[in-house]
Amino acid sequence: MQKVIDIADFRQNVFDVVCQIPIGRATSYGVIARLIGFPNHSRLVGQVMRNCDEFQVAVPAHRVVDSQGKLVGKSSFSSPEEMKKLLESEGVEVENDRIMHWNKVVWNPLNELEKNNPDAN
DNA sequence: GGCGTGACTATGG
DNA sequence: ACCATAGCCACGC
Repeated sequence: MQKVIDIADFRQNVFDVVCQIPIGRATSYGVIARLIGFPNHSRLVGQVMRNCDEFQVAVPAHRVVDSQGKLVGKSSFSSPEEMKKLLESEGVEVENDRIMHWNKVVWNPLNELEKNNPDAN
């Protein structure tokens, strides 16, 4: 029995996770992919996000960036500056299309758990 | 089925 | 820090 991806289900899972990203934080495509059980599908997460306005407008898409904190999806917003403006309005510093202090802004529930387990080193 | 493309990521130079 | 590569996978031709 192989694992087959239902794109509609996958898309819903992506939206569910994105909606849980706290204000003032952000996460990456790869983190989302791992959270929903498909660690190798970061590109598919990106594809879902690019078309998200066709399915659900309310998702905070500006809180999803690449693994380095770069605003790779900015061109899909109403204006290229929109993504940066939305982040800065939440207190996230952005410079040269990069989120500053990325290691502190990034929201990764998996790492949050590790912080509570000193053995995780 | 092949091929190019894309809001990806890890790795190496 | 930037660029190239390779792996990854859905989608349209």
